[in-house]
Amino acid sequence: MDNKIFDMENARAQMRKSLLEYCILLAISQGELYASDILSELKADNLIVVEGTLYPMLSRLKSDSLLEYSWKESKAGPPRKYYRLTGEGKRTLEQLTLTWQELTSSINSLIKKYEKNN
Amino acid sequence: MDNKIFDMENARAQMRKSLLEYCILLAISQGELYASDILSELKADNLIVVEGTLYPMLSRLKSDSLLEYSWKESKAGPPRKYYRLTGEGKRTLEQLTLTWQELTSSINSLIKKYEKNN
DNA sequence: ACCCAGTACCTTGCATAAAAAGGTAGTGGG
DNA sequence: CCCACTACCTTTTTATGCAAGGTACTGGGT
Repeated sequence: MDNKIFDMENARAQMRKSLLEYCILLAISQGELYASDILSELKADNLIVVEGTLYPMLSRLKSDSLLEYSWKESKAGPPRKYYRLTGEGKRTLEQLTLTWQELTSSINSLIKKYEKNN
Repeated sequence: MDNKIFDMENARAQMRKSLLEYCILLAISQGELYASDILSELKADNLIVVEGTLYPMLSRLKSDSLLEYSWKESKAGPPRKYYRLTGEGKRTLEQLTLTWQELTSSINSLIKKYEKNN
């Protein structure tokens, strides 16, 4: 079957490849956000993402049950999908935060070795 | 012409996508290493890379003039290519280290916001 | 003298992922 | 009632990481 929900075993490899998913979960963890909010939030932190990357990723995270959304009306324009973390999303985010900390400590240890030889 | 050597302007986007190149430069910064050395070095720090990824990357870094190599004989087996950083490689590595620090601080600032709401 | 295991280098082809570009539709103002 | 704006989503292109496959040099055993 191999019908994995999120494959935490590979999370480290995943993360090394791409931090985007993690950052998006982090951004949404702040409350209910819709796509444009997420883009500005990440941009404010100098992490550039574009629409064509974000929408497919939100759909994937939704179908993995890490996110859920509700429609809300907007003052000007069409209604918006406001995303929030599910319980599983929160647990996953905490796991990913651990993985992130391990990754940074690995790289920082390499950096230290470099500084010695210089 | 657009004959960029390394496109430092995009280094942040590059890094977000893939930290591998940075880690490889970091590993080589410790001295002269050949491919297997690099693999074990990264593995020791829990950063898994495989041959099929490493060799093309070494070639690219070489043709970007960030690395150079010299052949050395081995006690048992064929000769090895020992890589080291060029001057430009060292400068690039320092730039990338700055970028890495900015990236971690961006993400850590997101993490803090998350912890507040929890 | 010759084969074979071990090591080292490198390339090809595939799967996945990000980005660019293009497409549909609701809303409100003029 | 059209048009600009916003929002959502999909399709196509491009890049990347990896598995697998391929060549070649070496030294030891027979």
